[in-house]
Amino acid sequence: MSYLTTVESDDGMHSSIYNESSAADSISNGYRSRGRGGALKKGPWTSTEDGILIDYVKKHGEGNWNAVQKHTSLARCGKSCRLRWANHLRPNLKKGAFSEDEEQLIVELHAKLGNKWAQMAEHLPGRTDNEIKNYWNTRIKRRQRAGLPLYPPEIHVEDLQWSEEDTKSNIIRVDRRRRQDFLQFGNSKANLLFDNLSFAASLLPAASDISDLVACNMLGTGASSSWYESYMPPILPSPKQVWESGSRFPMCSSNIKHEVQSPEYFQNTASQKNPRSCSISPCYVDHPPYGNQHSSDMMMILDSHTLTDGMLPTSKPSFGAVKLELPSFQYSETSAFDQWKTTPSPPHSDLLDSVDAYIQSPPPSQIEESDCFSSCDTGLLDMLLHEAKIKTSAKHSLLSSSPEKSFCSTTCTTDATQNIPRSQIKSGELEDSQKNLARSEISIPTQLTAGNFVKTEELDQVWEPKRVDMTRPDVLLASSWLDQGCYGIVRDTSSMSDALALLLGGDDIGNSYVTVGSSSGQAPRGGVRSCGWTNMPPVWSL
DNA sequence: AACTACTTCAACCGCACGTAC
DNA sequence: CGTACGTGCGGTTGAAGTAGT
Repeated sequence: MSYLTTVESDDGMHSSIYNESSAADSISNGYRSRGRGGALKKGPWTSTEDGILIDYVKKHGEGNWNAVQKHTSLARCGKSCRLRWANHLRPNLKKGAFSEDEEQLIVELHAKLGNKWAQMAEHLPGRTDNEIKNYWNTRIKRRQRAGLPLYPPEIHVEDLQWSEEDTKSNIIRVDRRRRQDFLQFGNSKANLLFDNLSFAASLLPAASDISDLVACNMLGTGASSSWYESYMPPILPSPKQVWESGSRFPMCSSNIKHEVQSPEYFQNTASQKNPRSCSISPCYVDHPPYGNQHSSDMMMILDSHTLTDGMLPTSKPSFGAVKLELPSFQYSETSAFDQWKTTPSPPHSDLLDSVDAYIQSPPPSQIEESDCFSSCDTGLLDMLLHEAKIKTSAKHSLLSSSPEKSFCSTTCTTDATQNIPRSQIKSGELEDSQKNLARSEISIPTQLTAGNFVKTEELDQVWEPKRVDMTRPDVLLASSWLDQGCYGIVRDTSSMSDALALLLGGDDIGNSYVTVGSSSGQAPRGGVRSCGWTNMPPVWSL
């Protein structure tokens, strides 16, 4: 058992020392005993320690930080030495407040890179990632308090374009970067939809549960990224396949090599961290104020509504907390939305134009109140559906130009839509939205069309057979997925196969990717045949 | 002057990758 | 091939500093 001893240093500062007897436990604290019997000191560095470290680096150079403890009297772990050197002792460090230029650059870099502090630091000579990170975090809080947009109006989307160099340098490192992946993909123009919706959500005073809107929205966002694409029901290729394919993900402007989150991981996360959550369309959405939570948590938020069928969940994260986590360009702030609405939109892209056009368009009129649905601000569902439409259109156009199949966001997007608390949906909106979608020849899952809420919860609670036509292939598909769900158990593979066969329309499937609802009701193509149940990767085939 | 609330930032922590053995 | 180690990164924490009352 480790314990700390507080000592007063030669600087009069108080530091903590890990008692030697805690060496075994020190590993769990990120410290390893180096066998010299020395206790590892923690806390602020003293000038004496600084001197020792500087001296060591002069003699031996940077690196091999764990050797510092061996070769000097410094009782600091290698990590601590490296950090101290990098952040405070190395030459050419620029101290003091950030200049205006630096601040501007940080804002732009963050808009571009997200929370990639180290990468940002490369663009700011003399500044450390820690410094930038601290600056940014305080800036967020400050601007939040002031009700200001995170990104000034002058930061336009065109500023966020990836240069070729950026693109090359931003090959996503995988798995451990999944959180950052999300941030990275936040640069995708399509993901700007997220912002709009978040902004919209922040504007809706009667939206009783704004976090759900964001949650739904985040689902949609996730769906538009390869992040979402990285995890889909079993008809998808194995993570390895995707990774090794090195495929370009059409919704990303950069050439991103993205490893898929392992299903095992998702399964474990979903079942362990949040046993009650499971989803047909899992997406990873993190919100650090609650720790390293993943999709399951977001699903929990969504599920809470479905489960309670209009009743407010007992607990949910605040919207503010969620938006704090949001990366580049993904903060919901009223004033920002106002600006977005009022600022003439530069010709970023068709997608953005359509988004802007939508946002600037008047809300749907003649919304009738239903007994079943309580009041809600107008246009919300339409916005979500419109998002689905836009995404689907964008995806479709991209798919049509890409020889590679991609997992489409539609399922996830509509999932998000489906998960709007019923209390916040007006029947008129739903109908109008469906009509709009129908007019647009957008393929929407029949779950939505039928007003069904096909998603998972605790398996014994969430399913609502009274509203689900179990004979429909999509429902069968969903139910099969539910059956295996996060628990990795296929109860009835035949029903799944049948559902797939129906949904796929008997298309020959040579590609291992699936296009879900890609366009115009075309049957999705996927790896059903090429990737059968028996040769699935572990969880996917369970 | 004393207290409280808030802000800042150095350092810690956990995780993941690459590499050596 | 598996394990241990070294390293880097991003998120979080908590002590010190500052502002407000």
